[in-house]
Amino acid sequence: MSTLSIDIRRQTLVKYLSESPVTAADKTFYQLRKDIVEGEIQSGSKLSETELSTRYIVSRAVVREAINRLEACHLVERKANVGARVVSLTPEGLVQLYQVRESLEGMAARLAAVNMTDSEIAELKSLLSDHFKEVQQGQSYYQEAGDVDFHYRIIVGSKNEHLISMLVNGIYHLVRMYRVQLGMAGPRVSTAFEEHKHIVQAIANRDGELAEMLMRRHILYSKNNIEKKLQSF
Amino acid sequence: MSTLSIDIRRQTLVKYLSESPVTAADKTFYQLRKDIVEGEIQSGSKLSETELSTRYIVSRAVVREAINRLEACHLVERKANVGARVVSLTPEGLVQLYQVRESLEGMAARLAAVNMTDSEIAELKSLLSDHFKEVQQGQSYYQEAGDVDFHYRIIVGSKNEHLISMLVNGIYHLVRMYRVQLGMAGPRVSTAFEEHKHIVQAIANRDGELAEMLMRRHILYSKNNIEKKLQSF
DNA sequence: AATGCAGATATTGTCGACAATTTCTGGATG
DNA sequence: CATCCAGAAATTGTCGACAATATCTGCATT
Repeated sequence: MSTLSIDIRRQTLVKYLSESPVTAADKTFYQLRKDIVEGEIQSGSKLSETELSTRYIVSRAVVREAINRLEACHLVERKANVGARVVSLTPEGLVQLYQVRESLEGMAARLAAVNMTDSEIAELKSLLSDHFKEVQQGQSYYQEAGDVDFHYRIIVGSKNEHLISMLVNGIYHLVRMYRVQLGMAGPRVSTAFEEHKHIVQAIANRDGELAEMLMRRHILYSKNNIEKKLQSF
Repeated sequence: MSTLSIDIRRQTLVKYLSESPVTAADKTFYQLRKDIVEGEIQSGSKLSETELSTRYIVSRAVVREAINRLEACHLVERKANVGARVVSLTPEGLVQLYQVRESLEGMAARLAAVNMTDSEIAELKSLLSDHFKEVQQGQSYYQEAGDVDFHYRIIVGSKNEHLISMLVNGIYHLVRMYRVQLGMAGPRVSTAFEEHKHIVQAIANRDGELAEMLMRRHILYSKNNIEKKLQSF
């Protein structure tokens, strides 16, 4: 039953996540992105075109295209005639990332309060209660997925294509990279749940201003929490 | 003397605008972007790789890379096995663009209030007074440049790499495309100047919260103004 | 006349080879 | 021993050719 609801979520989001590689460059891009985000390829390491082309069994041209796309979502940095490196994770980088998140997702919440349909809001509510049950049962595995899903819903609910694109196929992969590689599955779940509830309430009341404020606070708290964990390294 | 100050501005910003093409793909990218933003290549039209490669006298691979980069900054849309089209300008697109600007530049102003050095703030102030003189003399040609320069300074002053990158080599070219193609050189200059003054004041007082609010208002007004002009078509 | 299918045409995707640039290596020089 | 320079090696940038896919054209069918 809870797996069912998860499947439904997947379905509605799939068009924006759009993991449907049609071309070889697509596949290589997705694979490379996965390997970078999950730490298979070490952060800060060099990406050799020839090496990757033998590794993934494609031509250098498709590797180049994949790397270009990775650069566009800030997962690698490239210098002309020198090559590409996976970005290195730093405390400052994390702070700056969360500042952008705060700004963009705050606006997303504001717009979602205006642009989400009633049924979308209803879905968001049920998602939240599902999530609540899971947390009560102590299913820590789905906690992060639930959190990400919540945020995705609101982002998509903003109906702003730029916002959606920047967050979903831009920033969020970097956020996940930090999460995965700093080894934090689902931070401060119980407290975050209350915050989610209040945000949904504001959206349901069509109060964009409040929704934005609450979302910004929520992300700010997240940042502070992660920063704390980061200092223990 | 006023041309001198403009040169100085150029110099300090050049590292972020970084118009220094080292590779053929760079040149092609910059050229194509220019042609698209300024309407040389019509919005909504198809970008044929073979045609462009003969036009700019480079190989198709170079053109492909350039187009990929254009896609990354939302100036063209691409479909697999079909091709790329220049984005078409719509009222909704403009609104969404300004919503993102409001969000990101608001945050930029907030951060600038904390992160700009005293000398950077002093430069900003002198920039503003130069701009004021030019406006008084009725030099409408530099009005838009002055406006753009003002916003760039604050964005760069935020010291947030993500923010800077997203705005400077992402959104701003689209903004300029709308401005150029809707034929509005420098809208509502005199009133905007007052707003600029208040923003600088807030930054000088290190009041990030106020700076953000004022910047958001400023951009909101801009949007409303442009929307009005857009309806007369 | 409208629709659907099949071949022809054009466009994009992929590849391997060559050119240009950077980086490494080793020896000469102070 | 450190530094600098030149040639070698390796890497990225660019190119033209071929493969795969989509689009167009014209004919047959209803």
